[in-house]
Amino acid sequence: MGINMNRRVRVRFAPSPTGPLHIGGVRTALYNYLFAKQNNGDFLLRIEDTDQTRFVPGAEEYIIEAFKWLGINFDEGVGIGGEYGPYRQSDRKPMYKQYADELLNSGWAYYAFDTPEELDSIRKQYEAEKKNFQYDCNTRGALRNSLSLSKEEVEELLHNNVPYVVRFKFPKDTEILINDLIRGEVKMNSNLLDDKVLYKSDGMPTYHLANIVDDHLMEISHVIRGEEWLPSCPLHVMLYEAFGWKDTMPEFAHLPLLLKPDGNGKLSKRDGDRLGFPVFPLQWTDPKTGDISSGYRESGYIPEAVVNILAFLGWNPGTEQEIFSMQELVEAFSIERISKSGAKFDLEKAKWYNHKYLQIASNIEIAKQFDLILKDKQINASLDYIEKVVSLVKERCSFVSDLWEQSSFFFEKPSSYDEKIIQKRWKEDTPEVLKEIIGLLDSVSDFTTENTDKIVHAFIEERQINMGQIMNCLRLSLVGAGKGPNLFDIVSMIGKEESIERINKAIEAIKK
RNA sequence: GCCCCGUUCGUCUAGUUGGCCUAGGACGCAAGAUUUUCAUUCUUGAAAUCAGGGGUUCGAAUCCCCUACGGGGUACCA
Repeated sequence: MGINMNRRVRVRFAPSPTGPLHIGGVRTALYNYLFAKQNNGDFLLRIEDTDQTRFVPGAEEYIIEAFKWLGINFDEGVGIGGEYGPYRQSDRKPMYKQYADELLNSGWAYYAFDTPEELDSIRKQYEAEKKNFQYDCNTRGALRNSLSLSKEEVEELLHNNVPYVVRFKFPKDTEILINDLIRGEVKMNSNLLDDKVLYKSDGMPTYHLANIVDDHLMEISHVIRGEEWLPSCPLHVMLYEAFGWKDTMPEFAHLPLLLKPDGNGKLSKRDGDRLGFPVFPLQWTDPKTGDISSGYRESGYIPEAVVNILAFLGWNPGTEQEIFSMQELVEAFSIERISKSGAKFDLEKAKWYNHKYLQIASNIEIAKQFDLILKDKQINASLDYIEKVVSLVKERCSFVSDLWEQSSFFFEKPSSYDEKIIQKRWKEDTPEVLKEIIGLLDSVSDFTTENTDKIVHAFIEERQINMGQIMNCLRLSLVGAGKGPNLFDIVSMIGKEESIERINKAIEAIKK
């Protein structure tokens, strides 16, 4: 289709460091990464910090750490370096002016001296008349700019250092055609577009100018970004034309948005906290307010699962395979298979994915994470022991954070006994039978799962006791509830002394 | 308001050149099986008149038009 295979594929992820990275941004980065790797191309990280008023300390470091955790690696950019640097737009500040000047000289742009306050009041006036103000070919003649003012006036203003911005001069009656790799042809008429500011009065370019200049200089071949950029894409296309860079203009692909799970609209920070899933890859503490937003990493998600979940929110391979490693995604990914409509985040499916990944994850790695949780609870156990516990209970967990709920009895005695199980299983003669089992266990020297299992089963069969009943009571004594892995795994793990103690304690505590 | 994008089971989606779609899969849900428990796993099931209405066609979820609804944009923010 539109993809020019003769050109080296170079794509970028270009966040602005205004806070933690939104999960939608992570997906955009992931798609860029997959596309680059599939085509043996380069994936770069560029920091778009042209708005100095919105700078948030720590955001850049956060972004780099998040991608590191996810296994989405950059070939070039901030924190890595490369031939096309610097990769932070604030560090590129000196180079933008000449491009603004070039457009000024060629007539594609003009000086505008209207102050923000003036424009504000004009907007309000229009609003009062239920009209919409736009700085465009119809209004620019009546505003204060180098198109409406005389040459002398303009020169004087500039000479007196009156603040100005540089605006793009959209030509009249021009159809602008975008060939979007996801949406196909999108047409827009220049008369409806406004003369966007390219260069601000503080000497910084706006996103529009900076991204075109940088993409060109960095030889970006494909721009894969969110749908919110589609409306300003005609401007970008026109800028390539104005600079005479049309023949190397990147191809565009505008991704559908990530929507909130209930209702409609863009997924926002608040939705996550409200609905119980993270909106950010890593936990984030707002430096100003101290507010904490949860992250996937801290919530016990496995990075490979997050990648898989995100990959499938807006893309699918067209096969019935659901589980994809990063390498498989690189091979299977294609821009043509990205859907056009927004996708809602589904917490249940995310859980299912994480469960799947937890099962294939290495037990020792999970154990290390679980150890942190245990330490938090003042519980010290050997990593070996924790690893064994993980192997026994992880199939009933979706997250590392579920582990405690499913395995606390491996580390401490039950503090209560499930009332329902008592009602259903605890009979009058139960204490008596349990006492016999205590004696039995006490006499066992080989306290392995297999041996204790064999001996207790033999006893129950010999005495013709109701298996379900006594086993459940035994479990209740050891676990405190009707859950958990094989009973004799528990018995052998906690050991003879502890097992006997727990059974005795249960006999005393449970009276019917 | 204006401009742009979108609309298949509750959710993610398959359905690319119109016929094999009595619309497939996954999550979730329900039932059953396995299990001494919980969970896992397995089997089965319910679940979309393809937003609605007009065309085009022998034939449309697939092409065209209109309407509705949803979303995005409309800053000296990205």
